[in-house]
Amino acid sequence: MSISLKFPDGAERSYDDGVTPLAVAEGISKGLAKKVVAAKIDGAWWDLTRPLEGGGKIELVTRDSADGLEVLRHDAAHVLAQAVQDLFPGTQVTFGPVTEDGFYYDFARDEPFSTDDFERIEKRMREIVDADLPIVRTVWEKQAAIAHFKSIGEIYKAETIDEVIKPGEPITIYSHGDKWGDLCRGPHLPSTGRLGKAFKLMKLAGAYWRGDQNNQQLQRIYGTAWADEKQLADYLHRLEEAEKRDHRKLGRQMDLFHMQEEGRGMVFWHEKGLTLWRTIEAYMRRRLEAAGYVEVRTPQVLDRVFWEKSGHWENYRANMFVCQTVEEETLSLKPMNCPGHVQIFKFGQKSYRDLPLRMAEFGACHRYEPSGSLHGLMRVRAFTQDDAHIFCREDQIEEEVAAFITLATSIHADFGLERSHITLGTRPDPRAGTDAFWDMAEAQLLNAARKAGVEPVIAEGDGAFYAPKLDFQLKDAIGRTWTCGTIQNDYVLPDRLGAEFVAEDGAKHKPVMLHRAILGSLERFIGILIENCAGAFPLWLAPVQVVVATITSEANAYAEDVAATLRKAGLRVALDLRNEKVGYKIREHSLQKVPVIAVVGKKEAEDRSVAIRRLGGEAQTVMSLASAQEALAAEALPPDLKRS
RNA sequence: GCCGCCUUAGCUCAGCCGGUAGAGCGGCGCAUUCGUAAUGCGUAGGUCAGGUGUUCGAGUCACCUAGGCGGCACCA
Repeated sequence: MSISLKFPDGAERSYDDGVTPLAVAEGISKGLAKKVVAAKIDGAWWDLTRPLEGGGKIELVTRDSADGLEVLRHDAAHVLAQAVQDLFPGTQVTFGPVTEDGFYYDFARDEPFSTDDFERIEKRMREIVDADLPIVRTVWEKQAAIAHFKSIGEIYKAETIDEVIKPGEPITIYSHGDKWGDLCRGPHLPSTGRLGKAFKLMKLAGAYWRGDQNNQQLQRIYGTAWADEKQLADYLHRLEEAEKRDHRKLGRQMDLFHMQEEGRGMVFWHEKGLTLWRTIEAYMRRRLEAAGYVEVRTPQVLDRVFWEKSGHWENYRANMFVCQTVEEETLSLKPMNCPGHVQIFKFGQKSYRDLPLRMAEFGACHRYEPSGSLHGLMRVRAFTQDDAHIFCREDQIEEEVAAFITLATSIHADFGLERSHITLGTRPDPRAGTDAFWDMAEAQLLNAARKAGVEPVIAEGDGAFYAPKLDFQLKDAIGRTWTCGTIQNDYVLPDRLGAEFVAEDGAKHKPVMLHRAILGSLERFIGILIENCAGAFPLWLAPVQVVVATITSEANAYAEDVAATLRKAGLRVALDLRNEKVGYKIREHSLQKVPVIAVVGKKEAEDRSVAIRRLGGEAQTVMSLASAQEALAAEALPPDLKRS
């Protein structure tokens, strides 16, 4: 008997029945046989040493491919688990999947691991690789597998099989040598030696069994694994680079903001950081005004009764900053702006002619976020949303949502953030409203997105509990994605707070409220911007756009003149008259990421020129003060003003 | 909130097996006026996060507390 295999390049060859993918690879080339880690038969994973059970399309997966890395990492997780169990008897294995850059394994053990153990564990892992233990796949019946894992004290594994595997479904166990085995779907390498040694244990963390806070906390060991040592080194280098653009570090170095322990999750904005903030805010005001929004401001603190009416007291109490006055009133800082906006909507009668009413607020909100979730500017307890609520009729929703997508897309692009995709968060559990309501509300957002030329990616169960939502996923300069911008079609809150308008028919109707934000919170957005540009802001955003630096004090008077001239054109200019060498000044302002340094010495003072030097470049361009003023002012214009 | 790690001068960090604290940068002072990423000299600056304990003796060991960091959970 022979089988026929079709290769990705279209070639078709026949082999003896029962041939292994490894033998197929060996038949093609030695190099391939060395690099191959697994196979795919008609798209399904197949172990290298498992005899083929028929022909089909074969793909030999090599260690340097994305699929191949996944196999390596999966094996690394198993080797880690074996090493840990060798060194720490009594430790139970639970679950060890592949992640984006590596893998992790969750262990159950009473004693805590410490990162000091990593060295020993890695050493043991290398020994397992050196031993080149054959990795053997065996097929089990469900009850037998459960009994097996119970007998060796692996209750988590037994539980997983019991609950996850359907009766009758075969179970595969992969073993290293004859001692160690783990329930696994596979595929795995033929032997541990093929893993190589380009792996490293990275960090230790707590993780709940099955991701549920009520379950036992396990110990998770994270690792990374790559095809070769060079890839590993590159990865570690990338991590270092990412660390350099950490907004917390840059925020301190560039004197933008700081935080301190008396105000956890609260930001002290320094002059430069606030300048950045105000530039963004001014830009947003212009964009919103042009898009037909009105701006309002609602109270920071409101009575408990108000939050009871809005439903927040019942549903959101744990996240609210509640305070008590000497007169025994109970009040809360606002965690959201929406109920306040409804009050403005309700003030006086609204007609269908007033709709859609787009009500914006740079709303400062306070939320008591769990201490462990705080993270620099990215997750804070006091933040300002670029919030707005669009009150509209049901038949206006799609048009409004589509217009919002267009607006948000343009704004994100102006900040240099490319969109990866938009997600549609659908009905969660638990939720408010009937299935019919969710069918309709989800369809509205989907249709609106399509109207704007966008096909959303469905994020099952990711909606808010009162409404589905569209979320904008943006990609930054080093490929990370951030959720910035959201819109939700809310039928619940207007109803709950009694918002109404008079329609053409003279009767009162309920408006729909579209909650939406484009940047999210100013704090977080600034954090993202800092990381995206590594602190080197585009000219229009830079807190200090130009530093005028003198070479000699003889040029001081002229330098003051230069600064005044540039400021007159609206530029943010700092003057450096210190008695220091130019090289020193250049270095210092370059490290501060100032985009433009205008150097003036005797020569420039004599002919009223400036020597312009750009951040990151070494070239100097000497030009007249007048033309520098004109060119820089034009260049520093915010993107929306540049277009008009 | 939970798990692990960390906390030494304004910043970045060193400080062995427990013997009473160090560097660079920055600050301040003086000199230097020097043409594109660090001018020289001098000088001040620390309850070693806070607390309790062990010890003849604690930055160093143990425990507690707070904060930070990395995850987990949460994220109307």
